Amino acid sequence: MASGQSSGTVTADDVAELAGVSRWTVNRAFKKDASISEKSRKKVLEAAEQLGYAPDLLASSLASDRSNLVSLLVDDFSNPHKLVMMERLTRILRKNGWDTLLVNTLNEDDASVALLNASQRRVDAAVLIGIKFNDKVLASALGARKVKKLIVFARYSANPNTISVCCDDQVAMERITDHVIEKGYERPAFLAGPQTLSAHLMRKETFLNRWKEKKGNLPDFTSVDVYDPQLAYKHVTEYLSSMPASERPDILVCENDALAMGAVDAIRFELGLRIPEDIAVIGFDDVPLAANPNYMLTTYRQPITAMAEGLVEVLKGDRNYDSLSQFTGQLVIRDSA
Amino acid sequence: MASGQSSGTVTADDVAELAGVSRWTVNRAFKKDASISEKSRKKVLEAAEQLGYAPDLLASSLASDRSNLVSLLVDDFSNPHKLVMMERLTRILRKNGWDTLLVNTLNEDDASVALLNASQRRVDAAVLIGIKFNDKVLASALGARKVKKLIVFARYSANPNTISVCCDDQVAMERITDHVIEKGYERPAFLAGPQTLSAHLMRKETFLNRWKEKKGNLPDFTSVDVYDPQLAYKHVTEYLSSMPASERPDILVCENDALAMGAVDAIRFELGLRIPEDIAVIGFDDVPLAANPNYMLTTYRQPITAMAEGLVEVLKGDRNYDSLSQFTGQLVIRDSA
DNA sequence: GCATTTTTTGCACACGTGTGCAATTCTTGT
DNA sequence: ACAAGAATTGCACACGTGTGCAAAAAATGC
Repeated sequence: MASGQSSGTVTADDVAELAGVSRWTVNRAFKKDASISEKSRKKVLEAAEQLGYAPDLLASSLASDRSNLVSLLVDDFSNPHKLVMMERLTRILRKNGWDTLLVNTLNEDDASVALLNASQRRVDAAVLIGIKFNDKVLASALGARKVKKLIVFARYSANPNTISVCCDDQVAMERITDHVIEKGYERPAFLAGPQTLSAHLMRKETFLNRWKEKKGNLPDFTSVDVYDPQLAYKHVTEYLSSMPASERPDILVCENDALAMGAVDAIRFELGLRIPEDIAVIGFDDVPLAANPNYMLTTYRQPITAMAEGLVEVLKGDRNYDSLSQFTGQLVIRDSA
Repeated sequence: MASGQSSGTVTADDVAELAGVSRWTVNRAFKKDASISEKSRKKVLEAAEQLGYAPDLLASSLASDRSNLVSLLVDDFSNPHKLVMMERLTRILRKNGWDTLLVNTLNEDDASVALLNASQRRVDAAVLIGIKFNDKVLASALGARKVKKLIVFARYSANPNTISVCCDDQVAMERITDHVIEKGYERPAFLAGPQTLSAHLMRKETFLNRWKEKKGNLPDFTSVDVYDPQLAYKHVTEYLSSMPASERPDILVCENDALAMGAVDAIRFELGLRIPEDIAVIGFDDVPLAANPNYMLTTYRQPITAMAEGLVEVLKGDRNYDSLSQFTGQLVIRDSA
């Protein structure tokens, strides 16, 4: 009964001894397409089962320089859409052999610390699904500290060292604009998020330009400092109260659902108006709550699953894709617009 | 200009050479309370800065058998409360030197795979904030595959091998019961989650018992199969429609906010009743949306931050705490009850 | 200035696996 | 039965750091 090793951990050597093969054969039995005979593999797996052996991923990562680890930097936990992304990303990454390191970068300087940490853990890539990161941080990440790949998910990034996996905002906003026009709205306004993000101006610009092109005039717009429903609520209340009723927009086109839902609440509870009869609202993302009877938000759904699978392709590939920003989503039409 | 190494990674040896000390002195410079002279530390840090060196956590973990890694198993991404927990846990863990591995265990068998994986990565602990894990999985985790510590967060677990960090459900539900009584409600019903979880019966039992003790009769109760607002919506609709209006409860006490919000929507949109005049609703968790004007949910807020810090204490401690389930939250009274 | 204590430094060995190549075994055709 | 080719196996070396102990250097007391 007494086996060789007394220490707590079972290593490949222990299994090798029991199976009567060399340590390297044991390793091969656990490797996907290694050259090993069916007979030895079976012997090894039985011995491993008996000892409760599983390869040590730490040692494996160290030796092979592949950690099968991705760090996911998130700086915005107030947007429930992030929860959807996390669910999808973790599931699909794991299905393809990657684990996910979740890093909270709520504080400004956390991002660089996180990227440093990511490199110390030798992650295969850092994926950003946040909003506050700026180009300076990204640049420094690829400078002294080397993160193998830097991927911006669900958002376009112009940074050349960065790979962005996102849907085509241009196509999306054109679809939205056309819907607004089809429905016969006449005085739209655009509700944007923080304007410091060069990356994210595209939705606003596309909407304004498309509208101008089709209808001749340039819609009004206003922007909230943070993608937070609570702040959007206040902001929209002030925005709409600051103008005579006759000049109010008949539809608010919002940069995302978080803003849109704040807007919906403000319109109902502060302005006392009906949606969509008095003011319509249209969002972007299709968060789960968009389908809630309180909102019934018309919105644009990004193909998160397909995008996550695209991300995996990028991880697998050796070359740096320069663009994976051509995903197309679909407009989900509900009651709000 | 040409330094010794041409390979991509900078190791402690490179820094040692440049600083004119041994590799071990370099290591000490990066270790918290290592015995090293201020002079050498400075020399080393300068050399490190110059070369862009940072200790390799993979190698460190392997050698020291401490990964500073915690895996967080989540099997319920439809409850926004999880987002709050993740934010708090990742932030506080990182502040104390731990990184978080986010593992999606939506599929039943993912949990054991995840725990195996956790042990392969030598995590210092596995933290469960899910709901579906059962005692069988937990037991197997501590059997063949050894995870150093198994912690159940924000939920009580009777499993002896498990450490649970949660608030005192007994105290909480008594507080809620007393509030319901104070407000003069007469015919409460309890809306519970999945009844397969031995761990979570406590809230329901406590409420029923406390009520019986004070008022003499035993309230009705019903349970939803999943903690999902959508399912709760359907379930509550059926539940309330199945009885004559005169026998309807005047308040629904819910096991958590996810259920409560489904209930609120059902009462309003399907039954056409007012809250709290016709039926009041009370939740548990205080998710961000509870404060939304559509809900204004009376609910019980768990002290997540304090609990996360308690979790850190458990991680730091060598001995296994047998209980850390005495946290006390507070009742947040809004309009719904 | 010397002996003693304290601080600082260096080192052999360990952690558990991957890689490329060479040695071995197995297969196949004649 | 034997040679040539294919499949399988074994091995030296590498990955970058932690640990405990012994040697060296510095600080202290008289």
